[in-house]
Amino acid sequence: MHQPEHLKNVGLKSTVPRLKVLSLFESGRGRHMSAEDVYKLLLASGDDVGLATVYRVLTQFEQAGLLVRHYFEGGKSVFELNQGTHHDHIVCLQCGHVEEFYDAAIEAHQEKAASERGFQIRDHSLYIYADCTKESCPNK
Amino acid sequence: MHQPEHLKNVGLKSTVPRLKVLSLFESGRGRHMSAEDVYKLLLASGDDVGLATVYRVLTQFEQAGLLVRHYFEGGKSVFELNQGTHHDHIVCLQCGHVEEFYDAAIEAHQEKAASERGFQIRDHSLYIYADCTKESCPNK
DNA sequence: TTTGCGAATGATAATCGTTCTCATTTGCGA
DNA sequence: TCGCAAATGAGAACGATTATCATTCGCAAA
Repeated sequence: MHQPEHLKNVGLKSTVPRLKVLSLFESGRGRHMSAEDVYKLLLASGDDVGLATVYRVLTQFEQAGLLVRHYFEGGKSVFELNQGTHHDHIVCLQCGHVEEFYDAAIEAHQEKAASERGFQIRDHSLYIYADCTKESCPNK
Repeated sequence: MHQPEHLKNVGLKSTVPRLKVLSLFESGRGRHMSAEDVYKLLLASGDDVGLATVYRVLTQFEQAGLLVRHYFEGGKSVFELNQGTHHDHIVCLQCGHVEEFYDAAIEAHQEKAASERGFQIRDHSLYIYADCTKESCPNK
């Protein structure tokens, strides 16, 4: 569990809004959340935090490495707790189920492809769109 | 070269704005263009097309399969002619320069990662965000 | 070829997610 | 406890995109 000291460790003052956002992500009430999601959940909990602050805190947490930001198709960002392991996503086109995966070979080839072309990788995103085989999936 | 009949073939009336947008993409004056890019280039050519129409036409062309839409970081959509061949993209975060690449090893590993998890790949997108080394790039 | 109508267009208002501004409040070290 | 820089919240501003609506156009039937 994160404590105020964790914020200090990443160079951020321990403030009420920051602690509330962090504990929301740790509560497991949502793994992938947009700024709007976070804002509404905090309001619903009776926690009075401004929307602008939510945006600021999410960005700070991303820069501090506490959260990872994903760029949705359509333009809005979603965040998830950074649990240290980079991973990509497979999204089921039928039921929206998201599965995370990591493939070292893919990571290595990406690095190679970029450097061969004179690029210095800053970030990357890989989304595989597929049909899953979940029992609950409507395509079954 | 596309002709009015091509628009008919995909179920779209042949209109002046549509022909202008299509020929701009075919002119090679820009491979990856945002709606704003298209709008400005048409105005610069003396072609009087409304911005709203540019957005509509780009979306229609995407649905018709004439163009492919990419959602790059930074929140704006970029379009390119659909030439039938899959490829991934490296995007420079500084100057927006886009380079295309294809890596068979990455493709193969994606296929493997998905099938191992019981998914049937339908589509996928890989974007690498980086700093490029172009002379013209502002980060130099 | 002219005509008529539904589709397409363009100007502009509206929307959405996000960032900025700025007056007020807060965390925290002295 | 005090003081001040940093953080906050309300709302304005912003950039990309979509919706609205009166006008114009493409095209097929007469």
